[in-house]
Amino acid sequence: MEEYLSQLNEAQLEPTLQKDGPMIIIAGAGSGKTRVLTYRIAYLMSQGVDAFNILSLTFTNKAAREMKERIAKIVGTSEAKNLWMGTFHSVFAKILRFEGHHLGFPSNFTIYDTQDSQKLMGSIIKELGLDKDIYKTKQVYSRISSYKNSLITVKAYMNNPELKEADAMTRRPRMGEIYAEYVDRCFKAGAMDFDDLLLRTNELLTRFPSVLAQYQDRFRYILVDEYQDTNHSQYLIVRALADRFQNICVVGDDAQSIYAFRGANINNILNFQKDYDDVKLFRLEQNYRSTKNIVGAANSVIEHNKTKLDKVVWTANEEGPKVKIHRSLTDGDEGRYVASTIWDAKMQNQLSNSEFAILYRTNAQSRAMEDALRKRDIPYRIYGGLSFYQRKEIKDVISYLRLILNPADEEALKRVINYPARGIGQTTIDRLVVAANGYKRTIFEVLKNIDKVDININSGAKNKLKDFVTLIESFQVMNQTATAFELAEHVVKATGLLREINKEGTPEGVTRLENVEEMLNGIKDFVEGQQEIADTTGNLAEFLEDVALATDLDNEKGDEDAVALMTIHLAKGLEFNHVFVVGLEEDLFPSAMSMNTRSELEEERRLFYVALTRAENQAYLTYALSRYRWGKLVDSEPSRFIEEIDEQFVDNVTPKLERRINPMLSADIFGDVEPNKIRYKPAKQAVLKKPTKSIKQEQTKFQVTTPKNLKRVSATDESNNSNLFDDTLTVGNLVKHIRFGTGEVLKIEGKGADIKAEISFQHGGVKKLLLRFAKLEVIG
DNA sequence: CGTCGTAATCTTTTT
DNA sequence: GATTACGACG
Repeated sequence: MEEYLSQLNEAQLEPTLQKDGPMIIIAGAGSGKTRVLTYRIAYLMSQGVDAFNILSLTFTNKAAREMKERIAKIVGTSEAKNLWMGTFHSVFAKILRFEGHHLGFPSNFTIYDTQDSQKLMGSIIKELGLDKDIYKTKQVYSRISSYKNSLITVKAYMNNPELKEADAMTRRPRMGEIYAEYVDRCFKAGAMDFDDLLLRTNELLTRFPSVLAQYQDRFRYILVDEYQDTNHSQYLIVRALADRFQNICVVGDDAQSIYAFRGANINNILNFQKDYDDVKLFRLEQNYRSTKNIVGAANSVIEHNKTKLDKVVWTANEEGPKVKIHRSLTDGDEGRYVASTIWDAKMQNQLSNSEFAILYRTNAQSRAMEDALRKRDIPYRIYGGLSFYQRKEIKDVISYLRLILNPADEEALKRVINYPARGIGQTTIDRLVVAANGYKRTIFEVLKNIDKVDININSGAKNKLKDFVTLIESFQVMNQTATAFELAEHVVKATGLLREINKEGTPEGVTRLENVEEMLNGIKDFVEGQQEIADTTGNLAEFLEDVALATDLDNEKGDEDAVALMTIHLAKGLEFNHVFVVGLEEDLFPSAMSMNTRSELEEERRLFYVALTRAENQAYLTYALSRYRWGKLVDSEPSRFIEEIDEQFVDNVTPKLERRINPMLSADIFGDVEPNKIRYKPAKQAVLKKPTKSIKQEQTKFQVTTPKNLKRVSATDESNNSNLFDDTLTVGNLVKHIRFGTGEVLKIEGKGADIKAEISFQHGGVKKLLLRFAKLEVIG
């Protein structure tokens, strides 16, 4: 152990050796936080802590795997095996397999991915007879997802007039019905979506104190990486579990918080010291990754953010080359510049392909890069985007496997009941859904009793349905004895799925056939891999869980030497010798969707900070003057982030271009205006640009619920500017409300996030409004 | 009931 | 530019 600890500097050693009590490590980019986490776990074990009692939550499963391997090298494989390590989602999915029965879920519950959830919501919207142009499935999905991440259950929603009003204001008054039906259908299908894995864990720990006690007792040491990106649901789980022993160590960097869009709450890290007594604070500020020029450039950009902790990231590394900025005419030219630069740099510096990364804001940008790299014969690999398991032919196979394991799985059933075509049409399926809802049974149960139920289906179709049931049941029998691989191999043949794909005879068909083959090989590898580990059996259930929660990063083929292409979000935690950040243009990066509030813009800036700090030696920033978007060539102008970098760190490869003067896009529209005007300024800007943007459905923040057995924490929501607003609204103010018109403020009560105002409106009488939800304009 | 062609909508970011 | 939704036709 000593030998390993000698690899740490003093700042890293201190938190590593801090064994007990709550602690927070504020770790700047490239400061070696993974190393600290790894050695800290090894150290705990060397001090006699049982691996069984350590829970370590990481941001990707890949990170967990790598840490585990490194720990195994220090303490031995058999010891490290008992560590609980993984993402929130995968760790709590495992726990829910054991404990889900308390909540009425089978242990083999299905995990719905985004596609499944959205399809289900789509059909619910249709069943309820709602206008799909108003109730857009994607928006409904993200709305419900945010409720769940804020722990707003259906019941809580129904009891919350503010929320209902917010939805009514966006012309979706029946959101609650959709939400209720969705939850109900998931439950009946024995399915949990991604958010449920956290929400249901919270439900489990709150409703069943004995279960909570069991896991509190088990996880005596808890470590959470990337704490700045935890959402409220995750926050509560950690708090509940750590409550007994308070041996909680969180690591993070507020400057790298980039997941607010999926509910991450930066206040979790900002307020950590208030949550526990005697919190030890450690800072890791020395960057070991990047050159002085890169660190300097990144620091000068992040300076523009107002919401941040005090932290000075510095480096003792060499100066290095300056950050290169390059302008091109089109996105195609941009790609060619990147490809030729990689080519040259490889030759000059003897670098391998895998030392290069191309990072972009949106997945769609990968195409131009791919084309250019392919022309130069530079091997590359795209991460993210449509992952392997999302492809149609793969999802089809998986759906069969899911259905075998959990016949209640409605989405899987609907997907495969007529693929390959068996003459079971849409009308038949619709009638089945109606019947299943009527009988309060699953579709599969209705199918099994198709002769007994009251349903308008002709006998020909009924026979086809019976055949389908027989087919699935034969698979279920086989699953009793066969391995997952044998079963999957049989399924693709027996269902005619292989034949169906073979029939196409197109090049795409060949690719899809190869994909299915690769999938089968994957199952084989998995089964063999699992069989080596004694306490797992390599069965179908484990494989499906792995698939549902695997990210593209997890399927790393270690042996290939290729340039990495990915979104900046996916690049978090990674590092590369040379990094290209492409598409640095207004409306793309920062994204056009993120310029309505300062907090959104600041998140974009943090994203840019993350991108820059991925580079060890050389960073390139590129932009194009026009680019294909939605199939059309669109003019663009350089991103404000380029200007924000201090000149001394920059080398303009192409002559610098002045940004066109556009007051609407000027860098500090959120700057030093009077506080009470802040919330309107962006809205007006949006109205002028595109009227549709003024309706900001996604912006409404939720009242956050805290279980009574936990300490109440400050829920002040910086991102909503409510604190600015609260100070300015006083009794006697005249205000304007979007629905109630003008009114006079009678009373102000409450604190922080719960601050309320009693207002007498000309139309609508006296109302009590939560200020963070009510969109009020002060007019006098 | 199934298939093929056209129309509409789409783009943030992910577990 | 690509995927999906829907309508006409076999």
